[in-house]
Amino acid sequence: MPELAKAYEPQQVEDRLYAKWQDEGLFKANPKSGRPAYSIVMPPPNVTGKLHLGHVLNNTVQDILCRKARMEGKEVLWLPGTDHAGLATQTMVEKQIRQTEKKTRHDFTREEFIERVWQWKEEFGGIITSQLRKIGCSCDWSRERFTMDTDYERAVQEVFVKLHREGLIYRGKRMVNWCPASLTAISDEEVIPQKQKGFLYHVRYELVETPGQFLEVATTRPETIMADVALAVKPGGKWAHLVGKKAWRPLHREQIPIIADEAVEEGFGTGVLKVTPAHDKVDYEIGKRHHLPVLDILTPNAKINDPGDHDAAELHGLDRFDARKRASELLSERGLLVKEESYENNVGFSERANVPIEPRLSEQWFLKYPNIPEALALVQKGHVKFYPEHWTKVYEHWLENIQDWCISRQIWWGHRVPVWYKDGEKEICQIESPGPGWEQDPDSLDTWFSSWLWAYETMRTEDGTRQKFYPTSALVTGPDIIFLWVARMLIAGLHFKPNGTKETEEKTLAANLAFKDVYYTGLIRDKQGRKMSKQLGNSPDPLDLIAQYGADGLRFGLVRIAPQGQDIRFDEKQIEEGRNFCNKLWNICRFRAMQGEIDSNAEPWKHPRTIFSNELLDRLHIVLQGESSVKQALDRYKFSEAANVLYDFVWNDFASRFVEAAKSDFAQADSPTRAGTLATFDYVMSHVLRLLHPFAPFVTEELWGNLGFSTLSIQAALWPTQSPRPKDGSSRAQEIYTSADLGRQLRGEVKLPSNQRVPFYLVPSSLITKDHPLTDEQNAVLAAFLNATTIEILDQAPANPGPKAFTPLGDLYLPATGLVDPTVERDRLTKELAKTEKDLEQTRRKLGDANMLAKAPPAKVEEWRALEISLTEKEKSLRAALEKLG
RNA sequence: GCGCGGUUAGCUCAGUGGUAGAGCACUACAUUGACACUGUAGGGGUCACAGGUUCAAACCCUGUAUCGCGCACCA
Repeated sequence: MPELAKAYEPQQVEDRLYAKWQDEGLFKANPKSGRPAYSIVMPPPNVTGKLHLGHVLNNTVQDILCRKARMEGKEVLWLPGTDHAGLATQTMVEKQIRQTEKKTRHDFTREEFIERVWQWKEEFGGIITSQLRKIGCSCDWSRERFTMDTDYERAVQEVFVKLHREGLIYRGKRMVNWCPASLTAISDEEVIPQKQKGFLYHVRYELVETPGQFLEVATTRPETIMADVALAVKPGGKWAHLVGKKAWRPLHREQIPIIADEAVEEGFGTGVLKVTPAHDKVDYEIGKRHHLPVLDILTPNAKINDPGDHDAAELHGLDRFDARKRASELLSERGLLVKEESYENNVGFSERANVPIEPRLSEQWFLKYPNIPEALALVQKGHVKFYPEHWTKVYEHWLENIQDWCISRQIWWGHRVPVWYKDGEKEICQIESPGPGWEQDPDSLDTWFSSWLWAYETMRTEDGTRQKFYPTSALVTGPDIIFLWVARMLIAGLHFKPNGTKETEEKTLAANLAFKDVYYTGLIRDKQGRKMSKQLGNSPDPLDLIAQYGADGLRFGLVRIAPQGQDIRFDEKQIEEGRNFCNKLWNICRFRAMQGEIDSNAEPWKHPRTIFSNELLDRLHIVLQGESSVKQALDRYKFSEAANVLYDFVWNDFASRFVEAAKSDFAQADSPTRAGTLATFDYVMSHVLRLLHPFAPFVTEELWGNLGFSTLSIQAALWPTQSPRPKDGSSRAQEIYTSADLGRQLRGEVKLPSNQRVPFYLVPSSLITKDHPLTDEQNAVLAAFLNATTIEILDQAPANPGPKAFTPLGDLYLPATGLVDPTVERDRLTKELAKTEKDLEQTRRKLGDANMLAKAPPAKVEEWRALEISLTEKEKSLRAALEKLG
């Protein structure tokens, strides 16, 4: 057996083991396998992305699920890949070209530019997947997919053609969210509302029929006044008498009608609304209702486009925000600005470019979502389960208020819209060019229009992968993409039925669910609770953390603080704890290795055992099968709970108690229980390593091999689900542990230095019957825990008793003389007496309440009675001791 | 405005009706043959607030405050 290093050194282990796993093909999924399938598709990270803590958490959770499933004997497919991230990638490559060659995308042909993006992807696109390997992800890299793979691209276009044929995809001129920085439309889901400080400008519009009279309008956007085509007031409201009259538009002066429309709220602003159909969604609707013209005065990059010789001509060509300022100055100069009021409102920002979006009328492709009622029913009927469950409300709300999806983007990098035009009128939707003279639509598709096929399109192979592994078992993702991805993947499964139709509706559904369980991770925030972002620089690089604490430390630390459905406040201390835990585990095993060969098939049941072995086996049973077992926790996707159960078991039950007790046994070569203790040690260690493997794959694999449990990977070992409970009870072990705690407290309270070894005296309580006195072995263990020279068993209290602890075993005394300062001792006793009296009072109050006695369960009442007796006894004894001290 | 989630020790958080918990941080002691990435002990809490249900409430109900998130509105 190789000698283990004094501390676990992850750097020596991780890369070597990962390479070995890869070489042995342990992560490869075999669709021909007879084992039950378990599958997860990885939410594809952005190909331009770099690993951040969110990825670490998300992928660690997936890895836990997959490694556990493998150990349960399932055939596991964890399918990795990356997303072409149309706009983000295009922007990044454009930036690079601008910096290195001082060129823009328009200096290239579309084909040339796309070629450059591919070059970039070949060079840098593998960064994030190599980083995922560093954290130990057990995905099947031989099946890695990219949303721009040839097959995948074709599938996306096929889907477009199909939906077009079904009339669900259509082209239309509509108000869309326009990003003036990226020069493309984006979907509603990619618009992030943000609070903006600005002004509400109160502007006077002169009435045409009654010069000198004005109508006051409040607006946040005076730069769009030139596009006003009407003023609207509330029907039947206080301005109703003006309906049908006209007002002078104050910039680019012209007459515009005054109309009445229900959209106007009298309580807001001045109760008069300027109607600018080209630049506001509500106004556009009003315009349609009243057959008003649409005057567009903004260029695609949001500069004023209102040329010609008019009174606001100087605004032409200005950026929208400069124009806003200048417009207000112009109005002010003309005496038409009543006031500028400070104002905060919500403005939609483009998620990608982080600039305010412009509502803009443009020709775009839209998808009318199919299968909405079915998608709702999926979740409501429990075919798909969300963890935590409360996200179902969000899902339902979105589906119930769903709008058509704007799927076209004015970008080059992505899946091109498979529609062809000729002579400006003929239009054909098909993948290949219909022939000479036909031109393809220049738009590309929203990246999410490709990712919504991810769950099954990635499994399109000849070898039966999809039949074996689709529907997938679980999806692990963030709640921020419930709409963008989760809901749409479910809809895609429902509509395209990738696994075909079966004889019944129920079976068709079951075969075509994208996934059965969805686990939403929390968002990782910094110590102050802020979102992590590049701008703030508050996001630690996971690779730095791995270098410092090891991948297992990072994984375990993160999972342990990530309760289901809660955001996580990240603190590096927590990763340190993860590392420390790995080291603890390492050292337990190291200690065991020092005691001789390990029996990989140890059966503690065959040997005589100490009560301490039994106690540990009992605790293991609870960890495996109890109400708060690892299994219970993982079945409910409570990863942090499972990690904490293991943490507690390993650190406290195993290391602090069992190992310490075992030392007494190992100290004597001819101990009758030595073999049993070793077997218990090996047996529990084997279980612990296996249980921890999904959480901390490297250290467990390394120990598994080094200790000689098997020459095979620990991943080939069985996931433990049960372990018998020792028949002979272990209450004595608990009594000793508790007594040891109390005795140590006593030592602390009288300020004995922890290295000072002293004798103790024990007067066993009557409950420790004469039939079960403390054995020599038990005595030795207790003495070791207490750092006692001896524990002398007495029939009655010593004539001159020292400080005393009340323990389950009886009264435990320190020697009376020499050790303790009487003042310190008096303080200690007084304090303990006060606490005892308080507890006693509380208990007596309960027992004195007839109502309570009558209605509480008898078992509880018994507990209280027993408590009262022992507290009374303790109180009496404390008083006596105090009296003696004088 | 609607919905969701939170408010428990200095910090991060467990805790689904029966004497308030863990880790970290802090303090003291300890370098004893697994581990200083350690061990032992200690101090530290009106469980946000107010009502209600109950024999009994951190926990269940109602309301309030406050923080965060989402949706809608956004002249």
